[in-house]
Amino acid sequence: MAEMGRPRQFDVDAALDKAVQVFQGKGYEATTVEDLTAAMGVNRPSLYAAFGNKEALFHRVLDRYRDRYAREAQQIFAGSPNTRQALEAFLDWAAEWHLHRNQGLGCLIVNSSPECRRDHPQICEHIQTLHVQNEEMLFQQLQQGVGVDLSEDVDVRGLAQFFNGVLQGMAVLARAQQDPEAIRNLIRYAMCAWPDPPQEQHQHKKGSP
Amino acid sequence: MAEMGRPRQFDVDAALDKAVQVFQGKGYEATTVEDLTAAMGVNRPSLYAAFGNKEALFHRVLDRYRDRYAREAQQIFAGSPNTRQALEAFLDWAAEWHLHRNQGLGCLIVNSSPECRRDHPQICEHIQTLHVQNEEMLFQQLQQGVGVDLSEDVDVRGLAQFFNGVLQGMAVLARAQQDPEAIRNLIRYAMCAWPDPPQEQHQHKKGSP
DNA sequence: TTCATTATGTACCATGGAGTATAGAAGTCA
DNA sequence: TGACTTCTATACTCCATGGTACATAATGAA
Repeated sequence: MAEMGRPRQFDVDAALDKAVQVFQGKGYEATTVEDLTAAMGVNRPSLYAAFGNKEALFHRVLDRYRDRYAREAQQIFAGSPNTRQALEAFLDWAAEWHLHRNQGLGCLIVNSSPECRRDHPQICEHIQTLHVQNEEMLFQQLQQGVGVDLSEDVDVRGLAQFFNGVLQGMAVLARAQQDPEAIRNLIRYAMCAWPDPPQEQHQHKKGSP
Repeated sequence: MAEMGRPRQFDVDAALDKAVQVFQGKGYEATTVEDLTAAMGVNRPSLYAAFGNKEALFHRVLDRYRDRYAREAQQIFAGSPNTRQALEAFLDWAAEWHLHRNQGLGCLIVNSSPECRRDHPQICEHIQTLHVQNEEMLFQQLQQGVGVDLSEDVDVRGLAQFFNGVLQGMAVLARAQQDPEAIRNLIRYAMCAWPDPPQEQHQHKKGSP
């Protein structure tokens, strides 16, 4: 039956992108439906018809943001010659994203974190999940370097947690201070924590003698 | 003339401490005056008489929080044998504070950062100032180690910015994830970035041959 | 004791914001 | 064309929230 009735006069994805920006700039609670309708170019009832309500829209926005982020991260890690360079490229990308493309708005997820513990447990849970996913993504990527440019006895989980924390800090700095130098220095010193590569030059995987 | 009129029936400082907790937990916008009066044990008109309005109260709260923090930091740095140990003790203290004393509420300043760029430019400016002060405090403290356990050619500003970012990240992790291990690993790896001590064992200050 | 002054408590006002009713517009299918 | 379905637009309701009026209580000064 394809599509019956009057067709939608706006693009859902484009509207979602606008909504991402608004929520990123003002946070969940402080964003009014008025703000959203204005930015999205959608009337109030259309917004409610398409997304349910403000909270449901926010969940959509969070997921869309996460998907974008995960896809870009995936590409960066896939396109780097080794794990160390991949991670550094990833941090650089995040910095560039904060400083230029996403001028000073910070990270949606980090910005939303303080809004947890409110009257919206679902949102809180969603955000917590996204945090866990981010650490897990880093962990998986770093794990691939074990035995290659990461020694077998490295605490990969700890390393992932460290760089996850660095990313969160970067997001706060980007929003609060907006000093490019501070962010570059954060990355530069963070990379100093990268552990020494394996001793043996002939690479060996887990279980090999 | 001392104090004329009916005396206040609540302690301003104690009430401020309660207000700190509330704002820390819910953020500026989402905190209602109702929340505040309930937590502070003060009636609405008394609150307005004592502090002006919600925004003025928040400024008081920010300053009180900063003073507490600065005093504790000062003590830790003063009580450590060298700069490296001082910094590590400071990070540990921050972690302990996040994990136990201040159960999962995060840092008031970090939590408030996303709320900038709203209809309250004064608050935004205040928070930005606090961020700058924190970096500056770290810078001053690290500066004292130059020539002692920090080599003269170390980029002290960059190091301060790095550890400042780590602290912000810690605050986000503490609130969002609340995994003690993640925070400990953040500190552990962050300290790996600490630069090598000066080569010469006979300590020399700036300008000495 | 009386007045001036400052705090308290109840009840209120005004505003803004989330969500909706309803009429009309723009399509599909027969 | 006409029945049916879905989107759009204006206007509305309800409620939470920041802030306040006003009457009263408690203190110092005279």
